[in-house]
Amino acid sequence: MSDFKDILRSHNLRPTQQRVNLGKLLFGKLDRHITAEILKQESDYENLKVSKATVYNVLNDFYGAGLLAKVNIDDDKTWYDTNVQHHYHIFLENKSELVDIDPKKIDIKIPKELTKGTIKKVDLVVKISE
Amino acid sequence: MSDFKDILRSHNLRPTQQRVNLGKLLFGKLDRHITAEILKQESDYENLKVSKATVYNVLNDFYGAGLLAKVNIDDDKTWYDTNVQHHYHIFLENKSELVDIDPKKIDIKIPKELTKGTIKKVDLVVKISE
DNA sequence: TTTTGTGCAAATCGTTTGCACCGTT
DNA sequence: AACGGTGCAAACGATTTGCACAAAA
Repeated sequence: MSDFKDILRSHNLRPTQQRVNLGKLLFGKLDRHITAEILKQESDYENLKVSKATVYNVLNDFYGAGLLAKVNIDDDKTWYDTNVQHHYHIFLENKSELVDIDPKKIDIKIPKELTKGTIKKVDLVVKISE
Repeated sequence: MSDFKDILRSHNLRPTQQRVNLGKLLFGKLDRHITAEILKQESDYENLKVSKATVYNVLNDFYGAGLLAKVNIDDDKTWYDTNVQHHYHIFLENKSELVDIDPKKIDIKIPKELTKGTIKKVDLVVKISE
């Protein structure tokens, strides 16, 4: 995946060491759900030299470039999702873990009269315990 | 609405001045969507003597008692909803304003095989701009 | 009087920022 | 060389906490 550099360039992001390294961690597997804190821990574990500030910067940069999606589940941490396709989420409360739901498996009908304006996003989070 | 004291008592919450006063602000109108900051501002405007800490405490107490619901829309502020019935939300991004959606008007089908465990909550937020 | 709540200021936690330095172009 | 990115530590904003004082039981 060294052509991740090209992906970065095509999004007007300089392919710096940190962005490439974090990109490998993020996009090495499919459909990752991650917080800044977890990404920093993984970086440290891999002995990558990245500061906390850069982790936050890179997550913001990737989000701005459309490489990551944001998910709001709890009040505190911000979650990022490497799956930027339209989809929904199951949040496993015990494990604090996010799981994707294929939107084809869900049927949501919203009457037009409720949505005056442009629908920017439809977030569905099913919270499950046990 | 002085029998709000009884509501508090029935939820094992002492009817203190602050709780009663904040309760009037919160439940004086139906279907309010509010943050701690806004509630504090309203209290100040009404010349109620409530500290910031107490506003947070009372919101937590009311939430714990089931008198308020929480809504996660953005990363920072926590929103509380006086409508604790099951329902969904439209978030008007320009106005930073929440609007309830009657669940009867929305049809969501979630296949059982996706939801192993107990469904604790189904949050649907439609984000609208312009 | 015992228990629980309140107020203030300090602490906490996730995230952002200022600025000197370094890497990419 | 010029620009943008990184790292650190300090700043920030929402929320919480510790503790002395006050109100409810």
